[in-house]
Amino acid sequence: MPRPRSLTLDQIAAAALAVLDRDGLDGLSMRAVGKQLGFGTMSLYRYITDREQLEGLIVDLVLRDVDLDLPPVSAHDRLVLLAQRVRHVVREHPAVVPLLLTQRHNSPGSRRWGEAALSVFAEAGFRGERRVVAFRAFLSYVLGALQTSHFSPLAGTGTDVLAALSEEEFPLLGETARHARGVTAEREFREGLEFLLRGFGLRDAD
Amino acid sequence: MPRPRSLTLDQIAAAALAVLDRDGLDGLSMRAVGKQLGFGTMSLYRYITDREQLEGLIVDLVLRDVDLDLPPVSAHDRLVLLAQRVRHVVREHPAVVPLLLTQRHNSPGSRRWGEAALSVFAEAGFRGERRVVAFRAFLSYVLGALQTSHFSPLAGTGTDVLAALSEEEFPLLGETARHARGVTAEREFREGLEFLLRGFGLRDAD
DNA sequence: TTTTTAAGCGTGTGTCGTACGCTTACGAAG
DNA sequence: CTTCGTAAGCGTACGACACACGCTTAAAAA
Repeated sequence: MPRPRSLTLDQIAAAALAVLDRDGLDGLSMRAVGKQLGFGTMSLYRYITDREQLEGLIVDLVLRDVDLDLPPVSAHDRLVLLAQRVRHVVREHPAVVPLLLTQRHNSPGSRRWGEAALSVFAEAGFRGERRVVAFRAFLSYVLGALQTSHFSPLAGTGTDVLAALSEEEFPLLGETARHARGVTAEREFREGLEFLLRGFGLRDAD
Repeated sequence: MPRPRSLTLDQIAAAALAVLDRDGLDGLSMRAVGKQLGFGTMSLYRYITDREQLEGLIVDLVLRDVDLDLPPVSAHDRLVLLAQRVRHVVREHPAVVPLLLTQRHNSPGSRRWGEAALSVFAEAGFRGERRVVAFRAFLSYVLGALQTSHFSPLAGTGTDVLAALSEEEFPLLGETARHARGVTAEREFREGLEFLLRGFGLRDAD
């Protein structure tokens, strides 16, 4: 009977993501999101309780369109797919990286991804506490790698600085940084993941 | 000839860390650090250029007292030691966890730790781009695991929420969360790391 | 047409980082 | 012992921020 709502949570999340993509995390403010929607700042609070929830909506919007359908390939390959799909989705919205860790737990999309990963682990014979540890290690690697390559990419100025470091105090850091120039973010993520999966006892075969 | 300085960067970093330990990241402000030192807020700017640098000093103060002396044990065991020592140092100051990723690159202590880790990889036969990838994977796991267990510890309310999730939509998440209660943070970190190190081809032997 | 409900938002509060420029402590020079 | 130059310490102010509060008004129900 009262005036109908003019916004949905999805529209708000989409507007916030647009701001985030355009102006980065520093540019993300309630004011900016309101303006992006053509509304006043405080109108948002009719829909969400606080900024925290807004960040959760953003993360969910991004994670939600990770495809969870997996082809009938080996467990190894399915985990690679799940990890890479997250990476690809996040790469379209680099500024969400810092939000992933803090908002992961209040995103249904994140939970669905977790369930999908766990089903691969389960099918590969991981049970009980061993499954807990393996899943969390997988999660830690994926999130850690995204953060690491976001905050200090191999192809960034940081690498140049390291490459020029004092040969005496940091010989290996310098040498390794010079080798780093030949490694793409894609290869770094993929081959690092490969190390972990091999540790799980999963090779290219099932 | 002019008035002598009354503070050192170390004192400022120590004060900031004290504030961080006491009041958390939300409580860390230039005003609070000034007060902690018995100085006005703006006095800090005679010593540091901005808050960013202050955060770097905190991270360095914490990372600086990671012991880098390694006993003559296997490469596997030395990497475990390096990872665990970071974990132990950070556990004394949990609120620095979010700063580790952003400030890692402007901390000499972090670089020294990196050099130490690289020397283990080098000695274990990792060369060129393979060393780059292995080191970055190690780094990603360590940082990712610290962040993960800080923002959603296995023994936290998040786990309880997951354990109670709908049996239909998230059966594995629920079951796994229930198993998670038996796993300490220490075991999670250690055994997750073990998976990665096994992937490197490093077992308990050299 | 009137009533009722809540949508939208203007204003204000207390926080933040930090720019600016004043006051003052203090070592050196006369 | 006085004076002076320099920079330390800091008071104030500015423009952001998230958000509390309560007014105005759109629009569905009667």
